[in-house]
Amino acid sequence: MRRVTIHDVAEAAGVSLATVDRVMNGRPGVRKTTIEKVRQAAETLNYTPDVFAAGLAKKRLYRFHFLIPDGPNAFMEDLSREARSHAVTMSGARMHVHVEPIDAFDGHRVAGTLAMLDRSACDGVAVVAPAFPEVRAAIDRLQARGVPVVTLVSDHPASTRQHFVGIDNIAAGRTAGRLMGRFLPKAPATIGLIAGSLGLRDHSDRYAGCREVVERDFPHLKLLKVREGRDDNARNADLVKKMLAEHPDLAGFYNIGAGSRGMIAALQASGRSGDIVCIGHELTPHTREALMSDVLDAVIAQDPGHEIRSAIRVLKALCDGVPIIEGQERIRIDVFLKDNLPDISELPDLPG
Amino acid sequence: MRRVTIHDVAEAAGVSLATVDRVMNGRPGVRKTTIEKVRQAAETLNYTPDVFAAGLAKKRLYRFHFLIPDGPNAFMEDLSREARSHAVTMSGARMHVHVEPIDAFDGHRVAGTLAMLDRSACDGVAVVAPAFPEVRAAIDRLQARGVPVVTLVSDHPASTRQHFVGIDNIAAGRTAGRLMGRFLPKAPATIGLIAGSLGLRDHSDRYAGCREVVERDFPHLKLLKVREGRDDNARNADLVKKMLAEHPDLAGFYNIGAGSRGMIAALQASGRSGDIVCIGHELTPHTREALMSDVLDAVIAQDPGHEIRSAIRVLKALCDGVPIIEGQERIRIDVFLKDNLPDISELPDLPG
DNA sequence: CTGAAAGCGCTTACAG
DNA sequence: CTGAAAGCGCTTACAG
Repeated sequence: MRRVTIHDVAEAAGVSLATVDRVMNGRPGVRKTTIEKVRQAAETLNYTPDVFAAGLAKKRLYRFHFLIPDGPNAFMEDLSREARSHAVTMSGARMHVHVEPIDAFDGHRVAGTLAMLDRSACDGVAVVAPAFPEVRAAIDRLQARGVPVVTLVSDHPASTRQHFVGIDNIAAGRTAGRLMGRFLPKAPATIGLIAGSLGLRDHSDRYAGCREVVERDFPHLKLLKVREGRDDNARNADLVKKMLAEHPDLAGFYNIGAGSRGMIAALQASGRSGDIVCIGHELTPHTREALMSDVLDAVIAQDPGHEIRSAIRVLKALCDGVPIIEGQERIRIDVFLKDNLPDISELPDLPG
Repeated sequence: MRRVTIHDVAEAAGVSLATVDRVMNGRPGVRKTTIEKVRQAAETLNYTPDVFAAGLAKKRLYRFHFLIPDGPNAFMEDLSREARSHAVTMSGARMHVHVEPIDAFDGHRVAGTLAMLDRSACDGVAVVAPAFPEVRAAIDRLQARGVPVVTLVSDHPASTRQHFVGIDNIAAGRTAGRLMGRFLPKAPATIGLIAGSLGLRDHSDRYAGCREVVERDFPHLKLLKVREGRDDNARNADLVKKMLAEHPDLAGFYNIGAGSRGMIAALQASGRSGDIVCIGHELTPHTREALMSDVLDAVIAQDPGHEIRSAIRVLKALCDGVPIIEGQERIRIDVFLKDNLPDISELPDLPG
């Protein structure tokens, strides 16, 4: 069972290799009748182009830049570790992944970093996009220059980015809200909310989702005003401590953003964690341990490895102008209880 | 920034292309000192072999057989649809995926189908393995003949299969058990359990997991004896009807296997669905609708598209003797509430 | 609008 | 133990 090659099609259609290539790749300058002949022959022979031969012949390189926040955030560290790890894996497939740390709270510098990129240096960009207007402008400019941009983890839907690699944060918030409502008894109670900043799109989306579900389906629960802790563990610990003191009837906590470690520590110190339903985001060593010890009741998460692989595949597809497999690029809203934690997988190998 | 090629390494090491190839691919017949020279040169130049060139030059074909149950089971239908869809996608990468329907309840015929396969016809097998000893023997025989086998969805851990593509069903059962316990009030109550058959490994694993959690953490809940409905909607509906009649205090149902449609219909007909926490497996049009209408409270699921892609990647890696990316091949235990349902994605395109 | 020929970077016999 | 050369199945200028 030999493979059907472009030679076979050329022969069957009575044309040259170059013409078959033009037709198969939709290149211009072929007569309609010729196109039809080639199409027919390809169909009859059930021809599928060999991706290896094609990849070798067009000596294209793909240079992708990944802009990922640094700083002491376990999830972002995972994300950038995955990116660096896949840079190694992918280089044999002619894809060069460059990871550039950014400061997600400094919109001007992020925009500046984006502004330095253009087609001569870069074939695609994935960016964890903070919600500043100057960031949006920079994304739009890159797109206009012909560099495809995807947003990663935090979206900028008003921009012209081609695709968002991340979870539906409204749905994630709804999920947290329902788990909170169902885990608590059907009785009036007060819920504390912490976010990094409602200026971050993913945080505000989660809040909106949670609120929607609680107000509609669990009206006996009272959501306190969201306190913003900038994803900082110390600040979050402080906030939790204060809220516990102010609200002796506090029955639940939802940490919308990062810095769960601070919330966990404060709860444990209070001695009240057994009476409080507590939900956070992202699977890290700290949230994992808190689930195991029943301090956290559920963790809503997204898989950084999947997100990096997806971003790479999507950027390549955009460069090539080919479609993606939708289902493969949908990032799941993972729900972790203490019962379905994945085995601690080894961190991806990094050289050096 | 030209790519570093095997030529560059050969020149730097002062050897021929063939020798570099031998070293890079660990082929025998090279002097230690030569190996070292080549290693050095490759390292210094930061050489990564081009997968396209390699793929083209070794004109290997991969013929994979997927043995998937047919019959009226929405999940298995999805699984086999995904397999047929990826057969098209992958054929350009020299992988031929052949889908063979099997009868999961007929161990002898499954074993017979496996017995027909050998290296001359097939380079790898993925099988939804029913727990019959003759199936295990057939798997072991295939492996012994040098055909790598992976189990899909339902494992046969005692066999020599190289890998299991599926979820940890004990953990899935634990998750169902905890959701049941937490969604119900902390009061004595009775839970009904339905399985397809406890002879199916995935079903018995889920039962064990659920039982473990309920007995330890929710001892006020009483689990009824598991009723087996053979994953049949009509039988399951009957079972649910009977259990509802026999147990007026029934507060929960866990359908461990397929045929959720029958359970859903019987619950709705009884008019008691509002008072009963109900958990099932797999996301199908029926379970999705039941979640939306609050008949089902949670669905534990696995992603058939991911499982097919994973099986293909793993089989290829086994053929090539290269490692896999662990994180990419871990199949998640998806937890769906009405709040985090994925958009209805179009079914994968199939030709014809 | 179409074709002949070189070349992409590996692997594979074959020869020594 | 090592090397020279052909070939894998496409794409890419270039010529007509």
